[in-house]
Amino acid sequence: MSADISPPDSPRRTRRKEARPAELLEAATCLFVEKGYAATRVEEVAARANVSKGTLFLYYPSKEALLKAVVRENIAGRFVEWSNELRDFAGSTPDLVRYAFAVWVERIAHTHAGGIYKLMTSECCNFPELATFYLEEVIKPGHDLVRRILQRGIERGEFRPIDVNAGIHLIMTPMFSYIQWRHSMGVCYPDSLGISAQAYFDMHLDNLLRGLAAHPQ
Amino acid sequence: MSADISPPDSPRRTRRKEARPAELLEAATCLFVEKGYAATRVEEVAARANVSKGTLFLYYPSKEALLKAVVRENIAGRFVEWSNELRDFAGSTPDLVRYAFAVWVERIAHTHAGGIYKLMTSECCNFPELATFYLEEVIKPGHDLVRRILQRGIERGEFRPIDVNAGIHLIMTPMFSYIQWRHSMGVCYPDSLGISAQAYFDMHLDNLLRGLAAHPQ
Amino acid sequence: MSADISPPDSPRRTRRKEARPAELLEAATCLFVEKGYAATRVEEVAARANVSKGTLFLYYPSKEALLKAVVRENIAGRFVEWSNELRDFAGSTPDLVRYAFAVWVERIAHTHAGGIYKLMTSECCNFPELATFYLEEVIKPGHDLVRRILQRGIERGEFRPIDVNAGIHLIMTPMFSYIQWRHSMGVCYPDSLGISAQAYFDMHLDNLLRGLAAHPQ
Amino acid sequence: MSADISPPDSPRRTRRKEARPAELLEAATCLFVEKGYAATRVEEVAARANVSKGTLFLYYPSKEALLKAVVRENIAGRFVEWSNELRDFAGSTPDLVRYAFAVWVERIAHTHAGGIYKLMTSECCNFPELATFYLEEVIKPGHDLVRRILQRGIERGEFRPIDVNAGIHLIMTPMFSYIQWRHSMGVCYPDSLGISAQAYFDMHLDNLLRGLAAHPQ
DNA sequence: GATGAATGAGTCTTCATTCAT
DNA sequence: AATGAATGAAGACTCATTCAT
Repeated sequence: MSADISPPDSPRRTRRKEARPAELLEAATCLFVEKGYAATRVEEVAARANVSKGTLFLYYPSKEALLKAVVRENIAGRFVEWSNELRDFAGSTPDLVRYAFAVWVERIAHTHAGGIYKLMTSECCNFPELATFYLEEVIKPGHDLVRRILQRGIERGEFRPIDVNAGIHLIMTPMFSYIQWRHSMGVCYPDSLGISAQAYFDMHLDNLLRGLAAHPQ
Repeated sequence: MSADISPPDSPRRTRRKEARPAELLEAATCLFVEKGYAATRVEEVAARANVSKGTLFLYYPSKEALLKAVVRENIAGRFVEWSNELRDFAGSTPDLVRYAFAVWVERIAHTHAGGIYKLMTSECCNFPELATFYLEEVIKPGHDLVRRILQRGIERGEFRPIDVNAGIHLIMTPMFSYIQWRHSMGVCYPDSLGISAQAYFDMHLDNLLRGLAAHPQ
Repeated sequence: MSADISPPDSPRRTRRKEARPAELLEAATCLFVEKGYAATRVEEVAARANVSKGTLFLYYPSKEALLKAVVRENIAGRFVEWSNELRDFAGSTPDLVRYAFAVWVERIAHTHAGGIYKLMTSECCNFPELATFYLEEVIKPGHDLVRRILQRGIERGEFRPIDVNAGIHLIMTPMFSYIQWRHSMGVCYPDSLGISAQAYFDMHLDNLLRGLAAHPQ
Repeated sequence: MSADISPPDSPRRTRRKEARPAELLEAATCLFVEKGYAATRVEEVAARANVSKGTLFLYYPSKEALLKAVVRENIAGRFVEWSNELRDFAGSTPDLVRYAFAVWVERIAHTHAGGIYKLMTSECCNFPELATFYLEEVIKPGHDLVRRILQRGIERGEFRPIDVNAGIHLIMTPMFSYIQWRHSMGVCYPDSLGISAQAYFDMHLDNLLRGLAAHPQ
């Protein structure tokens, strides 16, 4: 097992072995998001990861374990990083909100993380552990981040005083709604939003910030 | 109740027979929304409707047909009625928006119609006909309605001039987002919204109308 | 469900339904005994019972449940009946032993009950519940019965005084050994005993009773 | 131990290599006896022998070949040796029988050979070659040995004249029965014999020899 | 019309066996 | 020689659908 007994595994073989879990996760994420957990066959996941059915079970002991891994792995704790970005942000709070939206669109809405959110809303009733995990690891940290943004705006006199716990949803709602559309109707009818994603977010941002403004012009 | 005791087509039997499709639909709606299409067994649907598995297939030729019927039947064209309500509304457009939200919460969010929306977002990738149908029969009429509200506000000088096709989403987003939460995380963690549904909608309405106001105070 | 609502199930259908469990048990007993539990496929059991794979699972929830049912059902508590026979036996104790052997060969060794014994010895390490059940329900009652026979013989002065708990095995051993042979080597090589079953038991009985006799001639 | 430190064919390596088959056989014997052939995974066998799954197949081409080897190897023809012991035995035939039992308990019942017998009875229906082999190589030589003991006793006037082909079983039965118990119920319930192994064999020997005695006292 | 027993295609999962390293 | 990653055929079990009654 140790390097001085057997030669190191051949690079290629080893690289594959180490890459497998991520490849399987990638495949599973796409399929679970697209077709739902129940409608996805493990064989499809394996095929998409270019391995056989049996190989999948070498890395994940069951389909359910795969689902949990999908949710768990795609949530690499980004919140610490974002929290630091937020703390260091120098501009106005409206600009911070605009920046946050831009970052979020880029890093969540248009990556797997968005699909995971869709997956979680679809499957959390059948797998309550998923709900618990997602709530603690994603939703709550996310809310905390947004709450701090709102508080910053209020403290600096940029935003009118509001109940920040309610205000959180002003920010979150456009994001979540977009993701849901993107992974449902948007798959079948990419134009069904009626406008571009850019226009969608611009409109929301604009109106949101007007509504929040302490001193409307 | 056996055939040799009561006359054929006894009222009760007839009533049962005519009620079957609706009872099955009701049962299927709840289960499809709660567990997803794939994870729901037709036998469960039948049991919840108090009929046998075989009977279900007398009324719906397949599970997929049942799904389609669930979506179709729960969308009794309410839009004509709402359109009339809108035309006849006498108050200010902000009040109309508030009224629309109230009506919508009552008639959609807290009825099966909301569940159907959740169901559609979950399953429309697997059943594209569902997406087509829903888009044409629900989304587009809904957008039309909302568009007219916005146009009314702009024409009457109550709302600032905006791209109404984008503005539609300002109204829709809080609604859809609430429904998604209610049928996913909200099932497992009813307090995870952090605030009451009332506060959720009040906050959204308030900020939305502030942002839209032609003459901010 | 009750007779006055629906007509009684058609006789043929009902008869099948009621017969299924026994037919499946019969099939499973033969196959489990012959091939072992693990090597027997449920589909084989179903085929031998002239039903499809799915039908088996309507009656037994799993292969393991089927195994347990096989053991459980084939042990209809015959011990009470035998106990009464023993109590009422009028002849000498040697004759009683001879009678017991004859009864046992007929009712156990040459019926499924013998196969169940073989099955239990093969599988009890993998299914400890089986061992527990068999020990309590079969072995112990069987030992009790044999113990009483020995005590009768000793009390009546027909058998020399021995430790009856050890003596039990004098009686049991030829029986169990015969069953093991019959369901293993005897299947492949029916002549490998070298003598007839009759001769086998006669020899054992004769020597056994000679050895036990209080007054050897 | 790596190749670049010790010379090729280092003694230890060689010794390991030569020991492999025996180690695998030892592991396989234990597991096959304990769990049955079908329920034992080759990976378990390999693990117990401290080699990898692949290595097992270097020494035995298939699981079935391993089974056959297990039976074959554990039966190192001991019969010639025993036959000589028998020929040279100087005491009375009852003493010879007592001696044979003692030897047998020590060398068969309490070694792997006993497990092999249990294994053969469990699997011989699925692997008829096993039955053939065992019958020829073990059962028949064993019967010959026992037959000669009985003949010795009869010829010397110590035993009453009996059909020796039937009489063989008088000797064999207690042995085989004990093994079966030891590897089935005895594993789960070590006290279920009710008495010690010593008492079990003493009782059998005593009664057996009483029954066989030419001149009962 | 209603039933529910029966079916068998389909799915997850296991494991003997192979083979590149 | 040894490894263990990979395979895929096979098996337990599910469930939408059929159909005799």
